[in-house]
Amino acid sequence: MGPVNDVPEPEQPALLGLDDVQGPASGPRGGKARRKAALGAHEIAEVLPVARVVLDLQPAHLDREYDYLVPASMAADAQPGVRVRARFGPQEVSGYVVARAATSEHTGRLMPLRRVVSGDPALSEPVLRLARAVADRYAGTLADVLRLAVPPRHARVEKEILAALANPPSVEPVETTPVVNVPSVEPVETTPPAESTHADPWAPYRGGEAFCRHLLAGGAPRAVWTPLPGLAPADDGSVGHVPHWADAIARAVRATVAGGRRALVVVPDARDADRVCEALEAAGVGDHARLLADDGPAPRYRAFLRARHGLAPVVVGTRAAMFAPVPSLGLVVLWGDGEDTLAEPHAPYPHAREVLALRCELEGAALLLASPGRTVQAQALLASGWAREIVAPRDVLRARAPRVRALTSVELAAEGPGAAARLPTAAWRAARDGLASGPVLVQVPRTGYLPVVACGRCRTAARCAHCHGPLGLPRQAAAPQCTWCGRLAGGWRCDECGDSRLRAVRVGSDRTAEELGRAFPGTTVRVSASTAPGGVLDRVAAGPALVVCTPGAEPVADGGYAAALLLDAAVATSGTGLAAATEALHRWLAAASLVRPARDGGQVLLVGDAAPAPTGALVRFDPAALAERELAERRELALPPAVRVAAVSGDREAVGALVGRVALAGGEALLGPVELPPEPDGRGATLDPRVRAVVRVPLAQSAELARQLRASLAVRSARREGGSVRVQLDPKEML
DNA sequence: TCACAGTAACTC
DNA sequence: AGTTACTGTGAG
Repeated sequence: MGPVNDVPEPEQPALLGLDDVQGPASGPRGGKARRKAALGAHEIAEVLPVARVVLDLQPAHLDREYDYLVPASMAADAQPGVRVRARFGPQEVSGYVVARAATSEHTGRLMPLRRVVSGDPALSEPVLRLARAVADRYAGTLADVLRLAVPPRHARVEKEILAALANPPSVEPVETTPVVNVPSVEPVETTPPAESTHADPWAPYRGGEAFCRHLLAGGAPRAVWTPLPGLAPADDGSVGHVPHWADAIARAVRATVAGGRRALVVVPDARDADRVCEALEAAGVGDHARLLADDGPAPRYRAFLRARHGLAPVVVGTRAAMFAPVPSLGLVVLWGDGEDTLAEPHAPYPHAREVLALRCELEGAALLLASPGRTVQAQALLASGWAREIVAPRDVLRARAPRVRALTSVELAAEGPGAAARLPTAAWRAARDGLASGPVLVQVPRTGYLPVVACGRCRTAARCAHCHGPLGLPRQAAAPQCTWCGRLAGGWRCDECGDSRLRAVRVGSDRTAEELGRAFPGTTVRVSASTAPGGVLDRVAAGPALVVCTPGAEPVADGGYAAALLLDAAVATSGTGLAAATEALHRWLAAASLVRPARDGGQVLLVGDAAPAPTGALVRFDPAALAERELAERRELALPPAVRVAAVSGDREAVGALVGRVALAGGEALLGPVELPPEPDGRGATLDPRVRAVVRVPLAQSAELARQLRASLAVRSARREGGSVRVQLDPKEML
């Protein structure tokens, strides 16, 4: 197409629509209709009259860019990144301008944009690129990802931020106009370290200081870091209440900021965000933006815009913050990558770890993947050489970790009949001793029915002999069946101990607080859980108290806990997913990390018959070893992350049609479809029987698998095939 | 072989 | 919700 200049030529396809756009002569109707009708050829922008727009459309086959004409009145505002409204068929839909162009490839008529919602560009170019990469990776649509990435606009907040930008509250003028690209490097202020009241938290780690030096120098190192347990020293040198990990993250952020770049910290929940923010303040890092979805629309959009305009050197937030627009991003931190809140529950179900890994590659930023436990996915990043490991030497760990003991049935056997009780004598004694000097943490698994099958002897989760998927008990305890390929488990034998007995694991743990109250009359019992009357507690005082919590809801105890009891260990290691072992270890280590070092009397007791591998890893405080072992096993058995899997679920017919168009889903690559256990629809009723097919391909074919799945979804929406299907790459429950 | 109407696909 | 591309049918 030739350029479109001042003289519109009729044969320019891009301009053919103009006379039609004029519409009928305006009658005596209101101003809106009149303006619309008056829009003619002369009122189209003179330069770059075409806006390339990404529209917020649901159907997969409509997932592409569309060209619109830019009315002269919008010529200045319709810049890349701004929200617009445009006519698409019968309706007006919203979208983002992604580019301006002189001409269009489109051969038909172009419609004019209806409205620029705001001249302030909400969608930055790097975020758009990231969203595209995420859509590609997860076989999703760009519109779906953008819905996750950009929070709903809040006009009042926008006005407030733009005003602040126009007249900076105090110091030097920042940006006067909302430009598309915020200056790449801005003088960033760090209050000089409120000079090291305590030592560099990175000093004990191999490679820790080097990592921070790289950050300062503008490098992009990538690390998987296993933090030491414990709390950072307070200003007076005593044990404080800020976890060591948060303190160390703050220091890494400070190095990044001192080097003239910005940082993004993503955490699993609001309490962890608070802990990081507090540590940032203590470390003297300037202002930060707290970007949490559950803070509500206004604070959320305020944090988003402050990030977007480079008003905060650090953004701290939960899952959705993984897409936060942070100009000149130097460091991305992900804390607790094994937590399930980091898996996005909305299509296309991206996981924060994958998104942030993609992101730091695209933006040349450093990555710090930190967690008390270690996921196999993190281990895979190490194994491939993509990231380096940051750990402390064993002797440093030993000096800081509590004493850990596992009370297995072998040890409990000595106790006789009482051993079946949930609180054996050894655990009771440990709690009693701990209460003499401080609070005692009691972690209980969430209540729930777990239709899972484990080895009857060693409690290792049972796997399918054919595809290595986890076994489950469908319906009324028929024969155990593979939840992936549907084969019945006949002649099963445990990989771990060779036993052939299977056992269903279904345990609840409701009455713990009550039981403990009876066991320790006169002691304060506090409960921290989302279902508890007081909700989740952030912090408890140093005095004696029993603190009962569910995993992930552990409050920090001032000065550290004297002891921790980890109850119902068998339940913790018998989840359905492949990650049951590493997840259990993660939860235990998260609790154990809040306990005082052994030399100060801190001890941890694991109670109940857990699978041996995670139990051993807890006793040795060694999540790396477990992850390594699990990764080796996954490679051997062709399980993710050594392979790529996609789950296609929905009604049988729709799943069949969708999978049928995916060339890679043939032969051995296709498992199932298998009927899924009926899922309550929220009102108690059950939906139509749903099935799930699993496609498993080598990692080298991941991109192609995603492409084919997306193409099949596009065909499905174009043909308006009935029913419903959901496509999930690396679904949470299969990792 | 072409015109035209009813229909399916597309939507800038 | 219009517009366009398309297919099938019937007249020439």
